[in-house]
Amino acid sequence: MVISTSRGGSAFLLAQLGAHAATRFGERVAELDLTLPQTGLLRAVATEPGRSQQALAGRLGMPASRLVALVDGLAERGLLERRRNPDDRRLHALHLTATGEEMYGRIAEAARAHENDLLEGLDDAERGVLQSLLGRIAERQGMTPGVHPGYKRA
Amino acid sequence: MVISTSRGGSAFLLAQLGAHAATRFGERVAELDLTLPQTGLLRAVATEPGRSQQALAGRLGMPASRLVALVDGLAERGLLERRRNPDDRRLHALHLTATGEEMYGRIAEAARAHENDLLEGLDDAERGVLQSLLGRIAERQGMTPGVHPGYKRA
DNA sequence: TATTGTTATACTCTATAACTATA
DNA sequence: TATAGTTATAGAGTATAACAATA
Repeated sequence: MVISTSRGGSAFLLAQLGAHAATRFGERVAELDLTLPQTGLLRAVATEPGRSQQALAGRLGMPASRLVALVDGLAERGLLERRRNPDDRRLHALHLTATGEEMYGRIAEAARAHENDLLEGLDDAERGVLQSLLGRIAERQGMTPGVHPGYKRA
Repeated sequence: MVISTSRGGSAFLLAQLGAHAATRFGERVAELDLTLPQTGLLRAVATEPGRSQQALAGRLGMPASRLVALVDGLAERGLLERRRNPDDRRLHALHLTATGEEMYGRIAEAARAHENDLLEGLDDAERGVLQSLLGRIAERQGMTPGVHPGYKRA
């Protein structure tokens, strides 16, 4: 069987396009003064508010020590806040502030623009097919929904 | 329009799966004692033998100083060699050695296994559709065929 | 004694820029 | 003077492990 060829197989195309997509999205959130890891954390807190830092770190696949620095930066800018649990004062539940919610809205807007830019050239039917195929692969590969594996290192 | 949802849009899925694919492939070539940037360089030299280091660095999107270190490591292991151009002794043309060719064969084998693993669950027709859609996006986005943008940093 | 969060330290990777040799 | 290649240096980002507070 001959695989298309000069552009490489689908696995390579996936890696290539994935890195490209991440870079371009990184450029967009940079305009909001955010890095990709910060954006991933904001998304995680928006999706599951009130989790502890340990829980978040586990979910995002990064050491807790790294999460502290991320939270510090975003808390200083008033985008999220630590709330001590009175029942167990060791725990710091994370929540978005009002400013953080607003910022999250801008991130979502950037994501929509990014998506549209990337899929330019595909019609609605083709976009649906692509979404379905990628979703099936992601499920099969055991990817955690909404969590970018590269936030571990990028 | 409602986009699938919990797993995010196609752009996010692409970034997520791309990072996953790169990591998994990195694990495979690690068994050959190679890093991903080394693998990318071997592929580039195999595809276009005899190019200068400057030309290769430009094509791979990395500074020449970084390429030197990569070439050093692979040359010490006898996988590729610098050949001085007698007409212009500043130029070092890069070629795979016989051992390098052999290693490149093993890399290709790893890539096939990787591809098959990743696309497990899709039938041949679906793989063809995916390949076609990804190829069109890659072209539209101006991606250099065969060059992973992340070799700039990963 | 165990767990949450924090801080300190060390390591890897990378780009920038200075340097050498050839032209 | 300009270009190919090399080496040196410094910076960013990260994980590991020690530490402090709370249970």
